[in-house]
Amino acid sequence: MQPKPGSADLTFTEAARRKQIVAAAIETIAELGYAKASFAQIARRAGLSSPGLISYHFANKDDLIGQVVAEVYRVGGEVVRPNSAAATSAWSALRGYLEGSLAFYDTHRGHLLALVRILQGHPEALSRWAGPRNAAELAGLAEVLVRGQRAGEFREFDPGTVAVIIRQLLSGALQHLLTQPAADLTGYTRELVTLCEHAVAAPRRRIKEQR
Amino acid sequence: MQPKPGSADLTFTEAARRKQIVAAAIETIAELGYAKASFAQIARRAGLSSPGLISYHFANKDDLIGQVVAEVYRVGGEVVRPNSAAATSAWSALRGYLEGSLAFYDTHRGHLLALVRILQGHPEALSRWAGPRNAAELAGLAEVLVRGQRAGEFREFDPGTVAVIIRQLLSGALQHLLTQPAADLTGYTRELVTLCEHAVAAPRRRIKEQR
Amino acid sequence: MQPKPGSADLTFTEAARRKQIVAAAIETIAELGYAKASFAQIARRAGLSSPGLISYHFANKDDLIGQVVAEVYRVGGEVVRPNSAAATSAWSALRGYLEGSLAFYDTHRGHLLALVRILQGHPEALSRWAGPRNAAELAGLAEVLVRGQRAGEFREFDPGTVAVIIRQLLSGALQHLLTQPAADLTGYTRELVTLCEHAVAAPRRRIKEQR
Amino acid sequence: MQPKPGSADLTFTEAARRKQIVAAAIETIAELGYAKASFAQIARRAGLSSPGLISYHFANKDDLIGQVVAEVYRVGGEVVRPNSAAATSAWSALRGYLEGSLAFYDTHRGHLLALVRILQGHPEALSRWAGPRNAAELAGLAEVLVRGQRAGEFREFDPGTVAVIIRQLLSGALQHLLTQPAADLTGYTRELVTLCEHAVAAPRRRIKEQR
DNA sequence: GATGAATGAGTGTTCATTCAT
DNA sequence: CATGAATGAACACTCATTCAT
Repeated sequence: MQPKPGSADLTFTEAARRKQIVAAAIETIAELGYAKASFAQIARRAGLSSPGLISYHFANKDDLIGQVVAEVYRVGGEVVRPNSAAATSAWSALRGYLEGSLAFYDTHRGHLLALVRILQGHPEALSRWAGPRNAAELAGLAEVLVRGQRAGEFREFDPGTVAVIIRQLLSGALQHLLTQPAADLTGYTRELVTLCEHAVAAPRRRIKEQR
Repeated sequence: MQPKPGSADLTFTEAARRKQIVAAAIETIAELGYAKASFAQIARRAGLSSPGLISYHFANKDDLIGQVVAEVYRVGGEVVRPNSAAATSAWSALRGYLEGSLAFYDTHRGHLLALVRILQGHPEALSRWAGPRNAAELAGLAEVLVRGQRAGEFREFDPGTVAVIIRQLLSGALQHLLTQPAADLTGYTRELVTLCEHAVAAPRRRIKEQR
Repeated sequence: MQPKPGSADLTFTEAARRKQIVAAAIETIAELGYAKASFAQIARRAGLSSPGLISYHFANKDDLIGQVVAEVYRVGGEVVRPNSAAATSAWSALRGYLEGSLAFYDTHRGHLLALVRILQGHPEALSRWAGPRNAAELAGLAEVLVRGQRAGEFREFDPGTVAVIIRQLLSGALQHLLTQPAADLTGYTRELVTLCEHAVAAPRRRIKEQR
Repeated sequence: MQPKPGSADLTFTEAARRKQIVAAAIETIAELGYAKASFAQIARRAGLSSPGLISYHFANKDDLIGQVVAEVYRVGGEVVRPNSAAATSAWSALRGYLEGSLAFYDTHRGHLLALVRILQGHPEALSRWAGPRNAAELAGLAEVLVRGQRAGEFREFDPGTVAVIIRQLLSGALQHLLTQPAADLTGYTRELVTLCEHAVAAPRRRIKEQR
C-alpha cells in the first residue's frame, strides 16, 4: 500500500517528504519525549495537514522511529569518523574518538536527545536498531585498543571489556550533557580524557616498581 | 479515600496487597517497558480482578511508580551499604562500592531494569524520585575520593567530576548487564575495578617522573 | 438484606445512624454539589469507616437522597407553618408565608443548597420527591389566595396560576440568596413583599381600609 | 490537534458534524440530565460510531457544553429580541420581553431543559457561560424599568432588585413549563403579564393620593 | 500524492455496591 | 452491627491507523 523503504525506487518528492518527517520526528521527540511524540504532534511540527500523511509515507510508527535512529547514527558516523581515522598512534586515535564523540554530543544535542529517548522509551529499540550499530562501533574501538596494546602504548587488559567500558563512559558523558545542559564541557572532556589515559596507559618504563 | 502511604496505619492485608502490586509493577515494567506497563497489564500479572483495584490501593499511577522506585532503592541500599561501610582504606571502600553495586545489579536485574525504564520513560521520574537519592550517593562517593586524595592513595583530580564519571561507569555496567544478560560478570567486574584503580591511583613513588 | 425504611421497626441505633448519615449527606451535597457527593465523601464527613456502611443502612443511593429531601421539607414545614397559621387576614397569612419562607431560606442555607442541588442534579428528583410536596404547598397557598379574593382583599385572578407564580418568586429569591450570599436580605424581602402586595391587592377603596 | 472553534476556518463537514453533535448533546441532556449525558449517550443519539469522535471534534467536554450553552442563547436572542425592540412605551417593551421569553420557552423546551440542566449540573457553568450573558440581560431589563419610571409609567422601586425579581419570575415560569408540560401556557402568560403590570404600574390618575 | 474525517481499542480513574469476616 | 477489601461497569480522553475523495 505504502511506498516501502527500499531506498531505490523513491520519487524525489517522496524522499524529501520522508526527510522532512524524520526531521520533525527528531525535533518532536527531543522536545516532548518519546511517549508524547504522537503522529499528530510530529505532523504539526512538520507542517503536514494530517497525521494520516505520516502513515502514508511510513509503514508503521516503528518504521518511522527506525528511520530516526538510522539518521542519527548516520550523522554521528559522518562527524566522528574522520576525527580518529587520521590518527597515527592508538592513543591519539582513542583520544580523537573520545573528543570527537563529545563534540558531536555537544553540537547535536537534539539528535542525541531524541535517540536517547527512543532507546529509553521503545522497549525493542535497542535490540532492533541500536544493538548492531553499537556492536560495530565497539568492534572498531576494541581494534584500536588491541593495536595500542601491541604497540606497547596500552597496558594489559581484555580489549573487548574495556571497549565496552569506554563506550559507556561516553554514554555517561552524554547523559551528563543532556541532563545538565549548563555543565562545563571543556573541563569535563579534559577530566574524562585524562582518566582514560591513566586507565589504559602502559606503566612507562616502570616495570620494576609495579605493585 | 484510599489508604495513604503513611506507612504506619496500614492494615496487614493492605500492606500485603501493596507489596504484591508493587512487585507485579516491577515485573511488568521490566518485561514490557514503562510506556506499555498499563494498570491492566500490572493487574493481570498480579492476578487482580480489575485495574480499578490498583487505583483503590494507590492514589495515582505516579504514587505506584514512586513506590516502585522507593522499593528498588531500599533493596539496593540494604545490599550495597555494608559492602563499603566496613572498609578501612579509601580504595577498599571504593572497591567495595563498585563490587557491591555490580553484585546487586546482577542479583536484582528485574528490579533495576524496571528502575531504568521508569527513569527513562517517566518525564519527571528523575527530578522527583531519583535526583535526590543520586545526589546523596554522589556526595558519599565524592567524600570517599577526597578521603583517598588526602591519604595520598589517589592522584589529583576534581572529586566531583570523577565521582560523576565513576557513577556513570556503574550505570554503563548496568546497561551492559541488562542488555547482554549472558555477559561474563566476573571478568567484567575485575576489569572495571582494575580500570578504576589505574584511573584514580596516585603514581606511587613516581612524583618526579610525572608527565 | 438491609433494614428497610419502614419507619416502624428501626432499632434506636439504626435510627441514629440514619440521621447521622442524612446530616452528613446534606453537608456533603451542599459543599461539593450533587455530582461529587460520593458515598466515600459522605462517609468521611459522617466519620464512618467505609462507604459500605451507607449501603448497609440505605437500600440505594436514591433511598438516601430521598431521605435527605424528606428531611429538608420536614424541617421547612416545622419552621414556616406557624408563621402563617396564626394570621387573621389573607394578606397577613400570605405575608407570613413569604417572610417565613425567606427567613427559613436564610437560616438553613445548607439544607436548601443541598435540596436545590439534588433537584438539579438528579433527573427524577423533582417528580419523585419534590413534586407531590410542592403540589400540597401550592394547594395551601391557592387556598389563601381564594380566601383573600372572597374577603375582597385581593383582586381577581386565577388563584392556581398566581399561586404558582408566587411560589416561583420564592424559588427565585432562594436562588438569589444561594448565589449571592452577601445580598441584602432585608431589603430584598421588603421589595418582594411590596411587589406581591401590589401584584395581588384589590384596586383602590383600600386607602381607608389599609392593612 | 482538533479543529478549534475559531468559527472561521471550519470545513463544511466539520461545521455540520459539530452542529449535529451539539444538537445530539442538547437532546441527550434534556432527556437524561447533565450528569448522565455521557459522550457514549450523546454519540449514540448522534448516530456516531464511537464516543471518541466527539473528542475528535471538541477539545473537551467543557468545550462541547460551552457550545451547547452558546447555541441556546443564540437561538433565544434571535427569537426574543425583535419582540421587545419594536416597542414604544416601556411597558410594551417589558410586555414584549415577557411574552417573547415565554413563547420562546414554549417552542424550544428541549433547548431550555438542556440549558437549565447544564446550569444546575455543571459546577462552573453559571460563572463561566451564563453569568455574563445573564448580567447583560438584567442590565437591559433594568434599563427598561428606569425608562418606565422616568416616563411615569412605573411606580417607585429599586430597578436592580425588581429586574432580578422579574427575571426570576421568568425562570419560575420556565421551571413550571418544563415541569408541567401540559400546563395552559396562554392563561399562564396572561396571568403573569397582568401580575407584572400590577406589580410595577404607577397608580393611575392618583398622583395626588400618592402614599 | 495529499487530505481530513473517522475508527476503535486502549488509557487511568471513579464509584455504588457486595460480601466475607 | 460494622468493617474494609474487592468488584466491574462506566467515565472522558488519546492515538495509530484507515480510507474515500
